[in-house]
Amino acid sequence: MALRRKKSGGIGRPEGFGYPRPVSTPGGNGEARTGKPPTLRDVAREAGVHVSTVSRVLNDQAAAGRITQDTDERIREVARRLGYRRNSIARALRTGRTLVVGMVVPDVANLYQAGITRGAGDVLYAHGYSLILASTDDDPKHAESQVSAMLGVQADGLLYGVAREDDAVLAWLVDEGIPVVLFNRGAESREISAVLPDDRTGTRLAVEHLLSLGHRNIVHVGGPEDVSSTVNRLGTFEEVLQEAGLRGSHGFAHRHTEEEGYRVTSDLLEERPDTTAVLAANDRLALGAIDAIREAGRSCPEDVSVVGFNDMPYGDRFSPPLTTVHISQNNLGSMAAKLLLETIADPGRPAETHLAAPELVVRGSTAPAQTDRSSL
Amino acid sequence: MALRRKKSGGIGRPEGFGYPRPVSTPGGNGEARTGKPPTLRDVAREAGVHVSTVSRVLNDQAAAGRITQDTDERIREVARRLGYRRNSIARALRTGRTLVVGMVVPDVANLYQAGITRGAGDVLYAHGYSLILASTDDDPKHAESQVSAMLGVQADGLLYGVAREDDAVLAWLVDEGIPVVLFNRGAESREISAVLPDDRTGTRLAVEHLLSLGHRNIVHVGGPEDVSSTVNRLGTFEEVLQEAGLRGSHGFAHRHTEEEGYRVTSDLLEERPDTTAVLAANDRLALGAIDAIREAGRSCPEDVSVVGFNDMPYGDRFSPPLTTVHISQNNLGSMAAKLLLETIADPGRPAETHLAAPELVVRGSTAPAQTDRSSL
DNA sequence: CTGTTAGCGCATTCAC
DNA sequence: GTGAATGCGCTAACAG
Repeated sequence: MALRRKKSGGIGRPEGFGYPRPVSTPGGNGEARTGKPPTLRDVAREAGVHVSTVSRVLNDQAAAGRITQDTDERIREVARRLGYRRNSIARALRTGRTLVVGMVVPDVANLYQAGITRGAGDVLYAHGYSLILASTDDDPKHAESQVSAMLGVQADGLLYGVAREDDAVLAWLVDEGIPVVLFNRGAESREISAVLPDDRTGTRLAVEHLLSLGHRNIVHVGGPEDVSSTVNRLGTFEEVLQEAGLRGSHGFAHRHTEEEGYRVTSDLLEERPDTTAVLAANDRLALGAIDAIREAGRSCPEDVSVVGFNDMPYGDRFSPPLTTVHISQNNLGSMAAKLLLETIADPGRPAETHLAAPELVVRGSTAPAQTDRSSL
Repeated sequence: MALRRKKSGGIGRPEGFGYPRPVSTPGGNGEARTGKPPTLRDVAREAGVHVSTVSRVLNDQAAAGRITQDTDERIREVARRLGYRRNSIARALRTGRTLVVGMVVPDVANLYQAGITRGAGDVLYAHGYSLILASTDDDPKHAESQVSAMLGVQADGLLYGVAREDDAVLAWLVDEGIPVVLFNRGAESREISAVLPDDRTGTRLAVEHLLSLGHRNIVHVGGPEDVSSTVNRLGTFEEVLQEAGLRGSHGFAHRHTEEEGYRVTSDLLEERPDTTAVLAANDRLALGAIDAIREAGRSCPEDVSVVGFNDMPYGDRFSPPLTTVHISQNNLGSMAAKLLLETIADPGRPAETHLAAPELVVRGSTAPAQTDRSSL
């Protein structure tokens, strides 16, 4: 480990601490309020009223003119003085609602995802919800256990960002009847609300940009085959090319990583040496594509142009700056959160799909096609 | 909004949905198992035993030879068949432990933080804990409400990544007696466990690197003044320079953003036009510094070198690739999580501080100092 | 307007 | 080895 211990205090048990022992109240640190957090009962006793009255006051039901001004104030004062904080566990058990929402992403550490998380988190927080986050490494196995854990904590709903075409976990969730909103990736086959990038429009923008630069030999680096955006982006890629009387090759990455982008692009470049442009299904794949181009002894954008998708943070600082299709991550996340909140409030509402509008951002990784090399 | 509605299904209430109405069981979708998740009692009835027996079995207390092999198997079978899942809310209410940990970061969407979050999340998850995440925008006001929310859900412990020198929220947490582990930023004044980057060693590495390149006029772009790493990094910066018989200027950014890095660097460059190198307290500030250098009509690294800190993801792809001090985010996060778990298990244990070892990563943003311009 | 009552689902002490 | 009883802290009828 690249970690050094400063003030050591016992190495701590070697591994996996079993069941932690009961949280004993430190020492006889007695005195005033330390010992145990105050409960409704404590407040009630102190204020000389019944527990339920306190509950009502603290839940602002006093607004309905149901509580004496005086009682109300006294209770609030006592609560404040005692440092009362509602135990949401108890409340959740009673009401059946936890005000917790789970969010499942492929990787928390992924930049693009992080923006979505932020957008969703802000909205949820503003509505009094907490956000439980889990990474699955885009592995369905992990997804299942993570989701299971979220159901375990009785999350009121889930934001699911790892949908696949035949997603067993998703099927299960729907089956359980728990509110779910998909983001980023859809599941055409199911009636579930989703907030997705407008893959078709975005891809069209990108391909047309390449065409307008004179590119005729374009290849596409797709993502995993059973992900909705992969299908949509590839479909549109071929469609637009066809409209222009062209045909392009493509390959699929197993994961949305630079390594995979590199691998697929390398193969594609070998197979079609006349390639002058590559459209990647996402920015990380695009980065890998640029690596592959260089590795092949060519340069980007002089020899071959590259377009990404998503507009991940710092894309403008890369070398070359990445031409890509921008999707507002923050918006996507907050929309998904709002939709989920609405679904939780009204489980019966019909599924809705929102598409986040794409925007082409032209930067340095694309340039006019070179005069055909082979004809020289 | 850059969002379009596809299948619209009612715009949904304009804003803030008050208290969602009770989750009514959809329709008479009755039939078998849909309606309500099975409880211990359901399993007990179905298996013809008492609730407590089921509880014991499902908590593996059978291991102690306290349950008949037969009963054990039967119960497990029934539980599986009914799709029983433990209600952790109820369990938490009973045991006083939620198996939930809160994590407070300045910004979820920050790359460096994201890696830490990932490391922590993995460890926590492996130990059966869930992670609640909150962004504070590095604003103490937000921190308070976020932390309050976390205490509300009765988190068993907190990973606190926004500590300031006089941190009221932190003081409050300690007061409450809730297990806390700081990460990234420490609070010297308190006896709290922490996992921090080794600021001193890291800064020394960076400054010595610049000195070895022949730089003599070095400035430092520090972070917010009341953050431990700012203090440590600045202190070491001055110390190392002094050892070399030099003195450097510095400025403080209000936040760790590119904009602030730009602002501070611009000021510094104006004040000390002979500057040939800048040491930034973190990578984002470094990025801003590079912007400022260009804006001033100079170039990096030719005219002035820049060193960052943290080694954020993709730093190697920037233009120029960033020379920086690497800190393993993943390790830092997982160490913090482990420490917290240990603290939760044994609240009495003495505070420990772990320092994550830094490593200088030399890339393209630093170069040998030019011959002194003024002497030409 | 406020007090009483009754659990939410589970873990745990005590009997047998 | 298993059942019975109790209560975690809270909200939600229902009385008064």
